[in-house]
Amino acid sequence: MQNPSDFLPGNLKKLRSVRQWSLTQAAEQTGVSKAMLGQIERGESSPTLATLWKIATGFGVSFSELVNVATPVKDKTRVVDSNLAKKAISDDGMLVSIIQDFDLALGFEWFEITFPAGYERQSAPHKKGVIEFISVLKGSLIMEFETEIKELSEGQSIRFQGDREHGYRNHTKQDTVVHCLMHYAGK
Amino acid sequence: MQNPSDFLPGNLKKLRSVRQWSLTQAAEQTGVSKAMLGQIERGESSPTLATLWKIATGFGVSFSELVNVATPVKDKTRVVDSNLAKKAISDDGMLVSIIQDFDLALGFEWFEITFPAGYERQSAPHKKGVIEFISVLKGSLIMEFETEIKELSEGQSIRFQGDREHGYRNHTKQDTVVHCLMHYAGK
DNA sequence: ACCACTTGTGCGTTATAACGTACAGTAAAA
DNA sequence: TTTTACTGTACGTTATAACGCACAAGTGGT
Repeated sequence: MQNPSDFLPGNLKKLRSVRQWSLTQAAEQTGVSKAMLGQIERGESSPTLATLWKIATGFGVSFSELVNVATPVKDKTRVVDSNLAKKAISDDGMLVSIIQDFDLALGFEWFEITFPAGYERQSAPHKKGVIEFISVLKGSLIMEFETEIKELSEGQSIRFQGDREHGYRNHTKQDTVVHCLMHYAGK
Repeated sequence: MQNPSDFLPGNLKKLRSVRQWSLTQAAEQTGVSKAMLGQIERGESSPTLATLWKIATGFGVSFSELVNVATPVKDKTRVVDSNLAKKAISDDGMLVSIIQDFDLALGFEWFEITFPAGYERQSAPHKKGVIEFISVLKGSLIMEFETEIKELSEGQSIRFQGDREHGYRNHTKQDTVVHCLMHYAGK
């Protein structure tokens, strides 16, 4: 993550400009003095957390919208074809196609995975805080955790902590196709 | 979003405890005085943005990990069955099943949607900054935007700005089933 | 041109963040 | 038991955030 102090001045200026508020109006809405708001916009002062919160709530924006890298103006429309993009990632034949690779703005990555008939796999714990989703598109899948086993059939989805050990098993005679989405805590 | 000042003291204490750092060691790593770190942990002082950044980088965590609601220690494993949970949301017969309703920690909501044969729908723009994914599980779908049209077949996925007008069209004689995921900016 | 009002900046004052240091309490070693 | 080292807190000092107010410049109306 980048230094919030680099973005706060520009973000605040933009938020005020979009609303067409003067410093006086912004001061009224936020309860922070116009002199201070001016200093922040000019990068002449580093406000306290309490003052930042006053500003965020006064403008009706989230905290991160105030201090984070501004979200891009235009997100590109993009199409991905999982039929064309399949690739094997292990010797045992599991196939993975990326629907969305990790994007900081989203905080997740999303795959289509094919587990061949009879396939088994034990997954090491992912990074701390990872939340994982498996949604079964075709076939069925057995999910194994330390203390429980879940059998998922077509149309069923599971959410679980990806930061603990888990296993996948396709005990059937046909391929299982799933969506696998992993969300990383703290983005 | 909730007031970061409510969470910072606990978050900082926890981060330090996990690393088994004394205040002295934390002060060395962050470049912030141990007296100040102690004040922050006890909620006796509201640090400036610059000081918060020093702390975050010293601990090697993201800014949001320092000031946001701490991620839950245990995320519940939960299974959702889209086969059982379908419900009509409009008179024209589109069916929606929730895989994951909006969760602040994730920043998105995720649906399985069935567009019946011949179905058309124009969607008003969602909230500013929304990024939307459509992944076609069964059948095909035509996506219409202001300046372009995309035809998606089974296995294809599209990412686009959900905050602009768009339309869905299933021109075929069979149902189309998709996953629709909407990510909200700024969580 | 003159006047009234608004806007953003600068400045002095007040409040508090941030610091360095001393110290009481605790734990471990001699 | 005594000594040493470490820990977190309190306190006084320094630096700066945050404020209220004055003012120069700009704008719009008469």
